[in-house]
Amino acid sequence: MSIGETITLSDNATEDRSIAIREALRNAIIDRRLTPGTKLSENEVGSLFDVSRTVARAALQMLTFEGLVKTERNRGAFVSNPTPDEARQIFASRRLIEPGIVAAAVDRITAKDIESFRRQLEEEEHYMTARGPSARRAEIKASGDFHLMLASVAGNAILQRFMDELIARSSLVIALYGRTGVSSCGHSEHFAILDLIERGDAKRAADLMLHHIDHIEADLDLQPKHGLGLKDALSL
Amino acid sequence: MSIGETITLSDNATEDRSIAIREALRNAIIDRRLTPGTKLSENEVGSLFDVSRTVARAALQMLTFEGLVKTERNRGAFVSNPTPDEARQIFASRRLIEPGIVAAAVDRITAKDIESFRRQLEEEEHYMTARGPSARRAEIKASGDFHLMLASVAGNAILQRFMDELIARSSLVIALYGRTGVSSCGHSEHFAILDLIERGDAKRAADLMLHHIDHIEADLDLQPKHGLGLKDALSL
DNA sequence: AACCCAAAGATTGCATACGATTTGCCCAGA
DNA sequence: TCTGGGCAAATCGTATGCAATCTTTGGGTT
Repeated sequence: MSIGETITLSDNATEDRSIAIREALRNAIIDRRLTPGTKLSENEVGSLFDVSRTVARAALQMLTFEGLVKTERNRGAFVSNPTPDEARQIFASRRLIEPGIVAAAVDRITAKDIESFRRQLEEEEHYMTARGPSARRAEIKASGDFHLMLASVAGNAILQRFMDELIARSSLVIALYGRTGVSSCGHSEHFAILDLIERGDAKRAADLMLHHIDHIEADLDLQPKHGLGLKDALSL
Repeated sequence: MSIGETITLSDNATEDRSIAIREALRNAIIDRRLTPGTKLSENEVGSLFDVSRTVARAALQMLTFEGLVKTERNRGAFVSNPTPDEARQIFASRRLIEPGIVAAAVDRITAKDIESFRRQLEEEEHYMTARGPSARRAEIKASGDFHLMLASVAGNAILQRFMDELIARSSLVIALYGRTGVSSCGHSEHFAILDLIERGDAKRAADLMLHHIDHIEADLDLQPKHGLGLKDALSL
């Protein structure tokens, strides 16, 4: 993806370049290539993608809206460092929304969709066998992708956008607070949820989704990450 | 609010001016002073608020994120003209989220909050007696404010932001598709919901909220709005 | 008369320039 | 040596200018 110094954006130059940059940064953040707290200077981002500060700024503004980036006036933009409380709010939001998405998906999913889901899940299993940080990133990403695909077949663009944001922030949270080898059970739950959806059992599918989210959250170690904010350093 | 030609933003000049402009435009849109389809030219907005295009552009970009404004590349920004389908998605989203907000509010609401809610609701009743377009705007706004206040006591910043967006877009939808004298029953339902919350009856409060949303949506006439393009004016 | 094409006007997309604010550093003084 | 003030570098916030694109209008052709 990187060529020398500048990063070439996939050829959607017809689209707004700021959107392409947002996507690139988004992926980097949820892949944990950009860790929380990293400063995203407008100049740096701009020169990295070979655009002016104007468009870099627009991308950062979008990410700020999504909660992936926090900007401080006259100081700059930083990769978001979600607090345990934010993490809980994220998962609380998902518990509200995702069962409804599952229910909608049951009504609208096609055999073709299910086929595609299965292929995707099986492909992801390959990553699960491997270990290491790169595998872990792929695992986190794959876990999110399932939920995003579900949201896309639910047929509600607004909820889909909310889920985009929630999944991105969840990935950040999992990367920050996740214990090491956890999501394996989550992956099998994806299969189970898909089965229930295929059978049209909306109630059980929604319930299992709730449990699934609970499991994901339960596998987090939501202790305040000390050393990041000075307020914690003082209160300790 | 308007002084001569430029609009003076409340003295939060310390804050980002683009945010203040966003708020002003937002209010104008949900108050229906800016009707769907209205073009929001960067130059026009900028000179109205006495800022450069840069700042105006940032405000429009934020509104685009919220779905209140639609931008077309190289053409400009326009006040959003939600389709019936979008309207249905908005209310479907609200049906998912708001019962959860009510449940959270039951746990966290204080006596002080309830007091403040009651005052607010009673104050709104004054508007309800009046008729006319201005009263209608106040009615729509008041109806949304109740839901927003509820979201704010629920203690989940993410859901609160989602609700901000959903209420704003709902207001737009109600202004577009709402029948004339409808929300009166909705207002009494606000009282009833508040009572149930006060009693700590989360289940019933959430149920009533669901019905309330159903009522709001049922009072819409979700026919494709044909009259906004001039083509329809000619066909009549 | 209807249609097509071209040129002018307007508006956005983007880059750059300049002022404002913050941060970090260096040096003077205790 | 340590503290405090001030200066300089870096970065952001904003304005403005230029190029690209879209819309419109006018003229020419069929």
